[in-house]
Amino acid sequence: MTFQKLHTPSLKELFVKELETRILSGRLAIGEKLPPERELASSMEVSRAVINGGITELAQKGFLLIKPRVGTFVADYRKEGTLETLISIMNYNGGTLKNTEISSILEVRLALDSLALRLGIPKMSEADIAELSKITESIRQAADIPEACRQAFAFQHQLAFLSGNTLIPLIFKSFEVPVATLWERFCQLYGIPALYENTASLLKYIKQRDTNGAIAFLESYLEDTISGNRPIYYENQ
Amino acid sequence: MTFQKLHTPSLKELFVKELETRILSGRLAIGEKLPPERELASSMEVSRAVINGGITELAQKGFLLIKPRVGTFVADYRKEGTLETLISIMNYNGGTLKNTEISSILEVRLALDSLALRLGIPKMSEADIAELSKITESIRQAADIPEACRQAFAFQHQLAFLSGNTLIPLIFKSFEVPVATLWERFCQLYGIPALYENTASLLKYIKQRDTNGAIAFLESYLEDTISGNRPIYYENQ
DNA sequence: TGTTTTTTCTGGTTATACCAGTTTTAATCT
DNA sequence: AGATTAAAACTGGTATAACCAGAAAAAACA
Repeated sequence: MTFQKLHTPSLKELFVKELETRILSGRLAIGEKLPPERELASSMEVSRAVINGGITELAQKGFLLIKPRVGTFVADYRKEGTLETLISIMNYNGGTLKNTEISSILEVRLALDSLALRLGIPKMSEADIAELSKITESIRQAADIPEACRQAFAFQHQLAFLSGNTLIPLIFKSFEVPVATLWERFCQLYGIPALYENTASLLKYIKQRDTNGAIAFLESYLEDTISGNRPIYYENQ
Repeated sequence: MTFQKLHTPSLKELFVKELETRILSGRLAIGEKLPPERELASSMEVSRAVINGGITELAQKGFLLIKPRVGTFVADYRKEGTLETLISIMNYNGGTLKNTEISSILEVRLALDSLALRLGIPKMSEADIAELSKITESIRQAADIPEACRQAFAFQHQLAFLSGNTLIPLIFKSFEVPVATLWERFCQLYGIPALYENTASLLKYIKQRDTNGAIAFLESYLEDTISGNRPIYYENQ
């Protein structure tokens, strides 16, 4: 069991979390006007700078709408929300994802990974493939689950990068946190070797420049994961 | 011709833009350490609050990495970047997109819209379709190009929402700005009626519950747009 | 030379004050 | 009394100065 460094939250982080909780739980209704910064600062006993910074951050995340010299209002995060919002929602639920969200992530991942494979496989150089092999090996040698998940993400990110499509890596990066959570769950259920095996299988298809095979493999593998079945590829070891 | 309200940039916005420009142009190299906040504040003749707020915002965008009590460093936005970063890059290029980015957006849009159609068409209610029809009509009646693009985005967003996949609408929302830019370009080239015709055609397939037809239409339509050909559907009016 | 202590530097936070639009209230005029 | 106008209150944006505590570098010490 590994432990990561304890992180003392800053006042701003505490404030942001407090407001996120209130908004996501509905205690702060959508459209409602927040108390003025000065009032929040005095009642929560922090400086106005903390409140101002926190409100700015929450506005960026799509939770608040700042109207200068008028007031700050709770935004409709269901309509204005971005991927940042998803991460906040996840944190609100104690770092867990609901089944609908798990399915959603896997569906999107399948669609985008397929696209990355279709675009990338024909144009990959031997050096590119060697890089992917190196990352795959890192998964096998990972000391703990978080490290293995980091490497699995690196593989996916590199694959997205090699597609030549400039958007796919950005999208994956945008929801790195939820995806990493999924992989941690996967590893806790099936172990790191299963994660390695799946990645290695995919790499095999890539090496053979077998685009359709790679996509078909990804489909069956992810669909098994969606439906909750144990991936069969683990037994092939 | 419509004019929108002039917006006086705040000092923080000016600072953020200045640093984004320096980073994207390469004048601030990746990994480089920024001067301390106090120094930046005095040399740029603004308060430390402006610098602190701007740096926080840039860190959220993936341009900077703040190490408390150590310093602030230029992050590798090509690896750490999110969709927020893309918007900044676009603004840096004067609101335009390079051809590679246009292709990237259309490819991703095709992949995700196809997924949304495949998931959504079987489960849509008549009320859902009526809502889509209403938005389509709004495109036709739009007074100017920005309004038409807003409605086109609303159509896509609603379609993503109706898929039942909770992630797709968030992704689209995340890169609303670049996509809107693309549509503006489309409308300037082919006019609002072409945008309406395309949307109406897609809606027709949806009404007929013809998933494969809808996807096939989307493919040909977007691929024509990728390759730069004039969409043929305009002539079908 | 290697360790310990001290100093310096850094972002985080506090406190107070002023600015300039916005909104509300009060005063003024018809 | 009702409409118009002027003053006041309110709000987020910004400026300034100061202190805190952790990290890094320098100095002192063994």
